[in-house]
Amino acid sequence: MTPALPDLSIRQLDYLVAVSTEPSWADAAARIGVSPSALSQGLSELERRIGVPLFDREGRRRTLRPTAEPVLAHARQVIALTSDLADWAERTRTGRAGELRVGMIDAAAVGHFTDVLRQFRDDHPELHLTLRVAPSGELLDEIESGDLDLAVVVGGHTRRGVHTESLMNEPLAVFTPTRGLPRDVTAWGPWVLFAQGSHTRAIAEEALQRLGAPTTIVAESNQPEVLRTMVELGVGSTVLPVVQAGSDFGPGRVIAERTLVLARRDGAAIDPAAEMLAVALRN
Amino acid sequence: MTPALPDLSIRQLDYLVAVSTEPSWADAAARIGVSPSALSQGLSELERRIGVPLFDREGRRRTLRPTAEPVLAHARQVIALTSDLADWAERTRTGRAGELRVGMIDAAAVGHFTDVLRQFRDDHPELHLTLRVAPSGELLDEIESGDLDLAVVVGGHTRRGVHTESLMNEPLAVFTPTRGLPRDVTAWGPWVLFAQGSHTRAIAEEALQRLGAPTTIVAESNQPEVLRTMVELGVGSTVLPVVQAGSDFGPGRVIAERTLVLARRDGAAIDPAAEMLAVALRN
DNA sequence: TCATATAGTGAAGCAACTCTGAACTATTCT
DNA sequence: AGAATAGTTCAGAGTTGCTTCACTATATGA
Repeated sequence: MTPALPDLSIRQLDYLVAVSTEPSWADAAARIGVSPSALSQGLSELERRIGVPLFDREGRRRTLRPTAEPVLAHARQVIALTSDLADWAERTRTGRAGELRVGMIDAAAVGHFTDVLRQFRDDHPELHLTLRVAPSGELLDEIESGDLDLAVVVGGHTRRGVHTESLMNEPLAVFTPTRGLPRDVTAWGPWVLFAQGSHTRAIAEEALQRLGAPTTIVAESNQPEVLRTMVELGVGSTVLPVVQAGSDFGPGRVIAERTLVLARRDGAAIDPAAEMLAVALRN
Repeated sequence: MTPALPDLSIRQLDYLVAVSTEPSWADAAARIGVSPSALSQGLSELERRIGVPLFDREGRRRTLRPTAEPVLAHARQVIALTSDLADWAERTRTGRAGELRVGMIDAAAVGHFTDVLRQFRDDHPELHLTLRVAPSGELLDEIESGDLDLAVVVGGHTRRGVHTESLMNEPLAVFTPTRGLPRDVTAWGPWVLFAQGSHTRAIAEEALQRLGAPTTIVAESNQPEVLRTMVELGVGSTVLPVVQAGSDFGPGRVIAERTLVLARRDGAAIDPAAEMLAVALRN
């Protein structure tokens, strides 16, 4: 196996590069911001760990021996690499680099948060942002499995290991073909609703039942556009978030509301970029 | 200026690579030969120093987040470089690599230590050995200035900052043209000797004076071969180390001896290769 | 469902490391 | 020669990093 590497620290390599650059060790120590004593001892330690003599002594002064050139080259290279890493870390920390995988339900992506997303993209051009639009359930699965860093979904789901935080309440309204909604609730429907399993569908059904309306379902889809089209074709009425109704229908009759929540993996590391987007989403 | 690099240690980077390779952290800890706790704490510290989240927590388990890929790549690279450095150090330490600059006076190089040098070359084929043959004075200058790591010269010189150690005593004898040496010492000469300034020349002159022989010099050279030729031509007698007399003359009459010493820069780092050659020279 | 094994974390204690400040020595400058 | 400069060593304090042990969470198996 690996033959036990010497445990060199960046700091020691930095000392070495400094003395090779600066005219005197005192200058080198000053540049690094450490006492001459520390520099001296640190270099002795480095020499000891590498196990090969690095310096010649001219009286009290130690000077890098030419033989030690490979060590100096190594030090320079590692310092350079570390410097790159530090840059990367800095950019990541400030959200100017890295990757951010975001999921949103349709209404959030193309309705409420379109501007937030556009703005965020503009503010962080170097950030590789992926947006996935899907129903809440799928998004939550992906949050749970770590495939998404952040999602905006419909509240009310409970998922082990997923942390949620309310963002906003959103009214759900009944939209009908042009003729308008009957006064008599029992004459409402039939319905074109979100597909079975959708939380919004459940909220809608529950509200309708509470109002005493019949809940005959004649068609389902998870795509609001499909629902709208069906309403236009006179297939039935629907219950939609008002932002998704479009302007072709009247204002609609609000019968319930759903909550949009921000979902993140519980105990996931606080990704700086994710945090910044979260702040933006909260307004 | 440099924006203060994080002081990462090789050890921490090694931890990171280990957990990325081994199936569990416990295995990784075992491979490195450290307790699971140490691994856990070490990685926390690494994460803290880089200042960017590297792990996701699934319950109690921490798993490398994909975002941390650049850090892992960095770790791998630095480990590889350090591994190379360790190899180099090992080879240098055992004298299997590096450079060794040796100086010897003529008699040492082509007389006493020819076999030692050949053997040393054979034993250390990867070592870049330079041999410089010159009079003691020049060699000592180069030792002093650091241009030579090691030299075999005539003893008796004192040079600031040069450390010497006796290797052997070598007889100096008088060699004359074929007819032989007169019984009467005052009839000796005239002389063909090493050039003025040479220590061996001084020893020879002093010995001749002590014996009461005349010291008329008719020719000088630092090349023993030149001296021999002049003796053959009947120009005069000479005083030479017996190894350099050649077999054309009789056994010669020993009148003094000189010491061959090993010279090194005082306080120079103990170059492993130099030390090995020194050992060989001492027999 | 409860017991048990496994993986990882956290706290206390200890050894090793690394810094600072002060005293000291060699070298250089005047 | 004396002062200034450069670098070292030493002692002491603070920090780091490791081990051991206790603990928690997860998975396994009856």
